[in-house]
Amino acid sequence: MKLEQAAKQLEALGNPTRLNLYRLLVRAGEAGRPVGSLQETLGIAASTLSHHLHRLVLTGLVTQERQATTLICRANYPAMNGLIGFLADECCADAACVSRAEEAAA
Amino acid sequence: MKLEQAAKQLEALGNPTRLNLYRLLVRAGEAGRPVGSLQETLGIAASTLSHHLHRLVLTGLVTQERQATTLICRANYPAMNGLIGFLADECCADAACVSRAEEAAA
DNA sequence: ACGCTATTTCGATGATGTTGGAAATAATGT
DNA sequence: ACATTATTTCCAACATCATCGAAATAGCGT
Repeated sequence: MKLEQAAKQLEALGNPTRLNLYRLLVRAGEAGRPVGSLQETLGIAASTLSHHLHRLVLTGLVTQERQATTLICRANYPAMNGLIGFLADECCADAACVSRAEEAAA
Repeated sequence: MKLEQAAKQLEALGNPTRLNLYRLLVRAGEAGRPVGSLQETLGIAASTLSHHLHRLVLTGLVTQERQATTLICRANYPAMNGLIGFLADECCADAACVSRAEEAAA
């Protein structure tokens, strides 16, 4: 059931703290960022951050990789592309939604 | 704060019932669909549907227009395009996300 | 004004989410 | 083995959400 998966990812991004967190990871690019660095930037409790990261990982939007004692977090771009694709497909299935294609071509 | 607005819209779509509901409206196109018709299709209580519709309207993803005693609901395509744009911009700001452009061009 | 249909509001209940402190665990270096 | 740093798990408090039935409201036709 693709819709269930999409809903889970949307819900994961539908929290300001997590959306902000995810944005940090997206901007960090392939290098990613360690958990501690994210915590300093966001200024939230470590346990809270861990909780949010876990949710993003569960939905497949974020991946993690250990480097010694630190955990590097990265945005999972294919997952995001899949989600955008789902939204775009739903939107453009029957209706005239040309603006997205125009933006992409520009 | 654009991020707050995006998070609210994502949260609104992040519920399976609402995502399904929104998909129905998207597929209905400009004609839209009356609340009662949506209720029959979804098979949920009228009060529950009203609650979910209200949330979608509040975030700007859905618009409503009265026609006699029935309420016509329509997907707000510009809002969806804005949300997709937000996600795409965040995603492609610093990273190599060429697949979306490729898909759009195909 | 009255009745009819469509939809919303109210109230209540159970489920889930958010947050952070304290304690536990993981992984390294000495 | 031990200390140290990084991160997670556990616990608890509080807030928000999802769902539905019952009652209330909106708008039309007569």
